[in-house]
Amino acid sequence: MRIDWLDDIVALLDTGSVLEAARLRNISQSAFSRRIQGLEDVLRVSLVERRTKPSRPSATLRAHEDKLRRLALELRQLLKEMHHESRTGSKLVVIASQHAITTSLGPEIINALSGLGKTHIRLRSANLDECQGLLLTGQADFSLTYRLSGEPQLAPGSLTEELVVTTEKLIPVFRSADADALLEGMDGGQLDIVAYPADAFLGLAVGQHILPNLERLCSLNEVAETALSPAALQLSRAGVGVAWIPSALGRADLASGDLVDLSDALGALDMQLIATRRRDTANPLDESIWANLQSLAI
Amino acid sequence: MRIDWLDDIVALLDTGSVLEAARLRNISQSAFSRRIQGLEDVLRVSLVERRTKPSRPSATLRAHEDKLRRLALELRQLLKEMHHESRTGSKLVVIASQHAITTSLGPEIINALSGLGKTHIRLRSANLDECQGLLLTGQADFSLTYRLSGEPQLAPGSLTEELVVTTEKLIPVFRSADADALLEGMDGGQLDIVAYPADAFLGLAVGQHILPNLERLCSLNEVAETALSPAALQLSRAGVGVAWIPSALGRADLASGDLVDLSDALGALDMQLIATRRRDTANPLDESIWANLQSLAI
DNA sequence: CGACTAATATGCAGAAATTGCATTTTAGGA
DNA sequence: TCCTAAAATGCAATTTCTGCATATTAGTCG
Repeated sequence: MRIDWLDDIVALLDTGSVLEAARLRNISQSAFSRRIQGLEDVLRVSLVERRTKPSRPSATLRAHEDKLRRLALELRQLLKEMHHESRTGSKLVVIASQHAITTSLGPEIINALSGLGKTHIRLRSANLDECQGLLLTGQADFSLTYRLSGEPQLAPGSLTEELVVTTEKLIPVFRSADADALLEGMDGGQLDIVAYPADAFLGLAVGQHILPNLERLCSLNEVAETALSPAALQLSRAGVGVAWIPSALGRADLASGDLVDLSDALGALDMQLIATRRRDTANPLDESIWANLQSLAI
Repeated sequence: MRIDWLDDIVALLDTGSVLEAARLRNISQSAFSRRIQGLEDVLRVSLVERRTKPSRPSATLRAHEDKLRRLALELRQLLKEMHHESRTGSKLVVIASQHAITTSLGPEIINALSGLGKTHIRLRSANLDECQGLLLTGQADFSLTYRLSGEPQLAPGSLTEELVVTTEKLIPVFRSADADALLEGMDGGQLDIVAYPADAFLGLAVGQHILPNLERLCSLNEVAETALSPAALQLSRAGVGVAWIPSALGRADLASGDLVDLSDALGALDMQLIATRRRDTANPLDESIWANLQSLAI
């Protein structure tokens, strides 16, 4: 059963020559040559340009190189997943999770979902657009993303379906010991802050809705910048500056008294934790996970 | 060369029985039975549940049904495209275009891009999230979408790359003959408007940034609602109410004098026409089209 | 231009696979 | 328990695939 013909084509693309590709595929040059001819015959597509001597992939092949590679990859992944599932009987559920969530509410959600039949949950951390990509390309079954409450939003559209799992706050925190000094010093002059890059989700949120208000009161000093909210947390614990972090992420340090919540003085934001899935998935396990997420919802 | 094993699996899923699937695939029951066994052997995945008598697709297969179907479909489409391209020598370029754009600037852009080597441009009209989906799944090579100028935006991220092709206005228009009466009547009391659904892109734009201001001046009367901007155009031409439409869409009627632009009285919005492509496409034709879009940019 | 080299194609025979037919085995129902 | 319909299997014919040896062909270097 010749099932991996896509790999033959990918080998051709990788090496750019029939001989090299044959070596890569562990087959004799003659056999590989005929495989390609056979493929060209069946697909009725010219695959190699034979007018030159290390013969090159045809223009058609090059033009569709990325799609072919992507399909080959997806196929390999899918088969691997099915194989594993068929062998162990436990289904892999992939949840694409926005970086900030992975470290804040991610663990809780995994806990809440585990123990749902024979499943193995894998959290895949990515940024917002990658989460969307993973979901739409079927590489993830669900995605978890933050959204600012009250932010107008397009309807999820025909492809996907959404669910507000919970609401959370993005709160300013600082090491308890120096918090008073910080707030006092702020009146007249400066406030040290830990910033997020403007193109990351948290950076956009803070930069748009928090900092403009503060800038009217004092001058802001970006002592540090990081895209990682756990890093921001550590920096604020170390007294470097105020960091805005998801409340779930700071819970432990707030409870222990290492950090204080400065929402009243500096302003917080309401966020929603949104779960998304594709509309066209109609299998029982996904349904039960979705139902479970729904029941988590407040 | 057995290239269509995915179709065997899909047939199995479609019919739910080996015998039926064999009929569908035009092959004897015994041969098909062995094909499936061979597949199970090679993939090391159980495909059919044999404990029952019309034997059913296995749980594993059902769990991945949607992915398998999607891959089979994409593969078929890709091969069809490659075949066509290999035969005619002309490459198909698919541009996913937000509905509102398809009818406004779409034609111009197609014109501008045609005649770029041996290409055939296909505009695929969809709503915003579908455009994203088409782009990310490789079903479209580019997407064209509107964005409000000044609207803060996340960076396009690692998967995609953006380009502002041009800027446009979303302008309120009404049939010229009755425009004065409309504006006069508005002062004290009501304004008839053609609305877009709140979950469509134009509906969100108008509803968020235009209508709130107007509502302070007079009461708004949603005489009609449509998601299609050309329909809104026709309704406003017919004197039903004011419609906000992309300026390119109204150009002809504004030039002929059938419609007037009421931006001064009612407010307009600046929009950007954004072209997006995947980052990982590295073929010459796509590059030349991208360069062409860039040169269109203002 | 001609010899030389490296890449690809092809003739051939053996090996492996696929297929349909006939038959057997098996699950579900009366 | 018998019967029926679905799936599996033995078998022989056929097709496809493979490696080896060899022929072609494009590119290169004198």
